[in-house]
Amino acid sequence: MSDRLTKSHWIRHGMATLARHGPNALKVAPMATALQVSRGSFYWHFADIADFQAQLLQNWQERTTDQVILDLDAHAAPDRLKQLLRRAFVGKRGLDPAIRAWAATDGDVARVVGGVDAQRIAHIAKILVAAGVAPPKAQRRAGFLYWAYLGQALVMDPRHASIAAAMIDDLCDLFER
Amino acid sequence: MSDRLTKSHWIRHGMATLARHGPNALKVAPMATALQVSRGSFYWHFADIADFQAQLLQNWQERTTDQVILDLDAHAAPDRLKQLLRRAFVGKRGLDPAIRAWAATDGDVARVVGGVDAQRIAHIAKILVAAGVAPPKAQRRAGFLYWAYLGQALVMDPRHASIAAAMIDDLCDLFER
DNA sequence: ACCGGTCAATACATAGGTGTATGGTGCGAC
DNA sequence: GTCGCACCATACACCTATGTATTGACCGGT
Repeated sequence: MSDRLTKSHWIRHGMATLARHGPNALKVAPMATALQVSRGSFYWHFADIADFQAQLLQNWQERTTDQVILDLDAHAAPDRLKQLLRRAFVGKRGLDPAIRAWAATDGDVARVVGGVDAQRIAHIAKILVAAGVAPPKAQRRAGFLYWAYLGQALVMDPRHASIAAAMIDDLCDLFER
Repeated sequence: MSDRLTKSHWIRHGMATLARHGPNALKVAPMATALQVSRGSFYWHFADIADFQAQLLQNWQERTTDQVILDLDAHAAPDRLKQLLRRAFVGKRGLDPAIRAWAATDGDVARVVGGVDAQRIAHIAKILVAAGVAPPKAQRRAGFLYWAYLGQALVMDPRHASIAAAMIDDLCDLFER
């Protein structure tokens, strides 16, 4: 019971290939050879490719929503927006680009991603409201800020893919007024 | 010489399928049946799939850069940013989501898209500078505005995919100061 | 010791996609 | 008219991917 694979091995490797090579690389045979296993292992743990993709997507959804909740409770009131923007705009992009490219051609993925979008936007809006912005205006500005987060994650030119730390402070002043 | 296809027929239909079904639908056989032609026609006009995709991409690049130049000369000085944001945030998304999903898994596409990104950002920065913003600050803000444009084009939740016209004016005031 | 359940390798069958070779059709040039 | 070229259909070989069925190895409980 040492070198046998479990379901979570497959899921983890699926996440890695998704992040590195995009959703088109979620094929059984290449992943099996990468894991030094034959395809028989895959079809033991999963019914078919759709099953695997569904579990992968659910795993991502759970982790990202948990992440949002953690962020929500992480910091005290005053500079929560600044902290959130820092984490959003300086960290690595991670899975978001690949997931979104996946959602562009798969309706089920698009629905799940839409739910995550709504949750994140509501989160930002709550922070803005707590900072004193009027609720309807906060809602619109939260959407705008989230667009910028997504766009930054997906911009292709590396010259424009990062942001100066100083600008985050400017943005906070701009959007919290 | 009436019902024969030309190269541009294939390109146009490639653009349509790219916009509607994503880059994964750029297969020879389905497009041929959709055009009521056999695959022999495709391989007459194009060497292979890579050739077709390259021409498709080049066509998109030329059209979008032409579009930028047209926008640049379209309006007089004072409210150029407002006009640009209106056109960017209310119009249809068109090809941008599909192209970007394509670029996520194809390096050549990513390079071309990166060039288009840089050109568009430079365009926005030029407008901001003309409106009185200091050049380095204008550069950063142009990048941020472009992120928001991209993000809005790619957000999945339709509730947050549109923007109130009033907010565009707010954004202009915010970013031109 | 053996037995059952868990996990994996192998060997098919099938489907879809690519690219090539070859032949066929129609139209304009001469 | 017939010749040649542009355009397309068909048939073939090949590859990759999926999914199933069968068999086999390994480990824990009894």
